[in-house]
Amino acid sequence: MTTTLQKRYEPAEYEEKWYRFWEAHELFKAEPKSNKEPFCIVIPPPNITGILHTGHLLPMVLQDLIIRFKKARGADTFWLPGTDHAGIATQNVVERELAKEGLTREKIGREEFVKRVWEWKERSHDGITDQLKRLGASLDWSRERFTLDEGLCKAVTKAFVKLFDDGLIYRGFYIINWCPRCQTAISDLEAIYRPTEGNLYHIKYPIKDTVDHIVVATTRPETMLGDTGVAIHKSHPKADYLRGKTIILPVVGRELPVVEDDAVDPEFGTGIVKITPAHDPNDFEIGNRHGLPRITVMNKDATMNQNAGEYQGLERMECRRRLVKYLKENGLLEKIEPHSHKVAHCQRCDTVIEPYLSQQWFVKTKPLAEPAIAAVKNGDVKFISPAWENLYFDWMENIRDWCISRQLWWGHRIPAYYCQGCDEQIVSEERPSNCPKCGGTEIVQDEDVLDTWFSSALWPFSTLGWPDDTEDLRTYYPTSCLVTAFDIIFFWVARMIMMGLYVMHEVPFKVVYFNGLICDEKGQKMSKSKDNVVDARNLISEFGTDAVRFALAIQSIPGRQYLPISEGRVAGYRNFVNKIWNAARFILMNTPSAEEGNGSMPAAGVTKLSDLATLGDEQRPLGLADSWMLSRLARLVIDVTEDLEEYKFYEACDVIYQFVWHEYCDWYLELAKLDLYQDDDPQLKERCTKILCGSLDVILRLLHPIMPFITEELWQHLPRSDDSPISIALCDWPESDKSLVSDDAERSMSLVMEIITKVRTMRSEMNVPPSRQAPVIVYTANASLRELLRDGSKYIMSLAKTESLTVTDSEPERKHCATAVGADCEIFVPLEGIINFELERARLGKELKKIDKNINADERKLRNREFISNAPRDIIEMVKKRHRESTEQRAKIERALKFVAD
RNA sequence: GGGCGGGUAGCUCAGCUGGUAAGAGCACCGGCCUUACAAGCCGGGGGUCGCAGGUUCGAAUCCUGUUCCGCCCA
Repeated sequence: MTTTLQKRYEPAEYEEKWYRFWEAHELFKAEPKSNKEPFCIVIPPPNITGILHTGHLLPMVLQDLIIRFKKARGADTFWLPGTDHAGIATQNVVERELAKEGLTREKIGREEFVKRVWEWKERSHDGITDQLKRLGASLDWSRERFTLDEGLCKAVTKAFVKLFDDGLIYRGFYIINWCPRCQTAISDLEAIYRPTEGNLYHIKYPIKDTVDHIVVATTRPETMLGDTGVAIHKSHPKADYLRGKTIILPVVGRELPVVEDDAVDPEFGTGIVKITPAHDPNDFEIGNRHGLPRITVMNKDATMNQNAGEYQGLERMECRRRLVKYLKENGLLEKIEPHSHKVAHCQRCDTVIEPYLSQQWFVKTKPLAEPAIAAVKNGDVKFISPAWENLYFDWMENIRDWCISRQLWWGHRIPAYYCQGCDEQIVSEERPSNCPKCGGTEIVQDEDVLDTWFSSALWPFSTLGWPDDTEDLRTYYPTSCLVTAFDIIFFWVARMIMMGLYVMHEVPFKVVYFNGLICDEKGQKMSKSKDNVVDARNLISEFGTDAVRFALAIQSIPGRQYLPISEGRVAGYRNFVNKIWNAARFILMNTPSAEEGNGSMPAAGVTKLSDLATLGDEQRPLGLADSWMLSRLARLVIDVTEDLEEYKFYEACDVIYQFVWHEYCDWYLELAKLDLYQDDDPQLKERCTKILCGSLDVILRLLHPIMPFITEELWQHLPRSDDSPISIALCDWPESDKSLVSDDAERSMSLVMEIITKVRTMRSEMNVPPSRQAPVIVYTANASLRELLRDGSKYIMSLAKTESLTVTDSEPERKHCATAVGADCEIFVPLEGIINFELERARLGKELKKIDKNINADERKLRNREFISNAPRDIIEMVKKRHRESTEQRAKIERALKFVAD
């Protein structure tokens, strides 16, 4: 006995040590030159805005689990790390930092500002890296990328120019979503529609040369200053009357033509709408159809501009108030109705979005979407769960052009140049020295940067070296799998598929696993405003990485949208981790050390399950407990392997948890003590030790992808040979074989277990103190059962705490006995002086009631002629057999009851 | 307004291609410091599977309706 581990597993003492060890030995390095099958995952690059919270951790844990599993299965695994510059988000964060110093980005200028963001990026990046390492992430750090590093900038430029040359990128004046706070355009996806209580203002517009007027309804009265027309549906009762008339725009006095357009909803408001082409996307379209002028009345910061006349300089809401006051005072306001509607807000800063006419760059998405839809339809990209496919198809089939220019300073500068001499626009990878049209040399680059998601869309190949033809790109593209949250299916997943197909002519990944979002224990999404963010670092510090990883993995069910995480839950799995620790502690305490000569012990990492099964021979076959455990373990390996291959993380974790705790620890280790704690038979003892070591090795290897740290620490204590790898992370996945599964051993063991449990229950319910041994008599007419119980008697006596076990086929004296009825047997515990007849009657009565219910249900079935004629034969046989057995058991219970009747 | 997902034990969730007496974790109740583990051990209680119909010999599982909750899109 040499290895004595501490009584408790203290994660902090081992985690850092082992990560450093893995790094030092470069265990996570991709080997494109190996002949192994490549398996590559690119990380969803964390934003360098800050640190990772628990929500970010989930996909990381699952990726690491997959990578470690695939590596053990023999693949050349490559998990590619990296971070995302996150344009608008990071710019906001750094601007807030500047504000603390009383600065703005305008004050310090673009160059200085970008320098500041890079500084921020370095700090944030280091924090994120630390977190991933604490998580145990088996990333190949030698291949780390950043969306703004040189290679990726080249990729972005190249892709942009290619798209432009193919006519898939264009620049033009359109209504876009404008955030007045961020002072940039944002895409449709970044505009979040939220129910808002507003008003519907009914405003009177005079009809020229009449005393009459029309009434238009609007939720944004301030935009009326930019009205250039009035529209009506041709079916509207007033359509004929208004045709050809001219409307006078109040306040401004502008003359507005009346146009007829099918897009006008005759049911909404008054059925007559004002048209403001520069401030509303629908009006923009209608304006285009009827050639109405576009008048912008706001500045970029949502204050009114010179076109707003006397309202110039006012903020839009203030303008609204003043304007409404004016209209009211001049009898131009018919009424104000409360009106709840959806108003777009900026995803980043929550400011109300202003539909704004401006010149922007767009990607023409339809041609890109078509092959991307096909790729999912035909299975080139597989979604897990497939439930997400509908969402993807819905969006892709109705996709709209993508506004990709951002009026920000942090990001990829758009590779478009303008000749100051002739206004020529040049899109090219290199900055042109002369204007190709006029030869002028005064050329300026577009000030804007690209939407962050543009570079993200290229991530699966830009990180591998594209546009260069690299070994990594050739080896690992298409990547094997992507793990990400379902909420960025449009932002990211769909765009990667589009760009992958467009640029590489191949899908970017073959499988997308959509993980759920982490929420708090009450099911609320984590958010800073709700103050329910569970900080991953605290969780890990308190419970250890392995427990956190297990808690996340066991809640991962494909298709599930939210995963509640709570400290209590993680604490539960911390206990499981500790249980494993102690099981190993027990085994190691009973294993000879290297000095004591443990060379004959199974070698860590290379022992096969089948080697353990063959430790039994003719003279000395394996004990029932050993055969049972090996059978269960063989089955476990098969199940876990299958589950992980199919991304069924919950099932894999659950089945391991059940086996390790409730079979291996609760039963097998207790049973093994019988062989271990005896000194009469050293060979038996040694064999037991071998089985314990070997089975522990297999279990640790199964657990390693989920719990890398504790498994490494424990595994390193196991006896090893020269063939043993230096780390459990390099071990092959345990081999199983259906032939190792023994239904016989499992059936026999479950009979023994049933009897043990029944005796324990009787003792407990009869209040027999655990310290008190009691004799047990098993009465059965079944000869093979008697034989089995004689073999298994040591198990029963030990685990059920009996002083003697009598197995008999003649009915024993049952006076003063507590009775239990098992399958094909009766179990008696003589309790003279202890037995409480009332308790016993109640106990048996309860059993009787339960069994009666079952018998009745079966009898109903068996009496039903249609059941007999329609149900499959095996089902009928099963019910018949069950009914027969239940009836026999019932008789035995009744008989037992007679003996305790007063 | 359109679409999707879901209501199963006190809580969080499995099970859902119909059939082997409804499962797990946590929580709960009773008893134990039994030398791997009190972050533990042993035993126990707890669900008319949202509601109403239907199909079927048989429904948590399939169909229809209904209600509640969540999400996505407009």
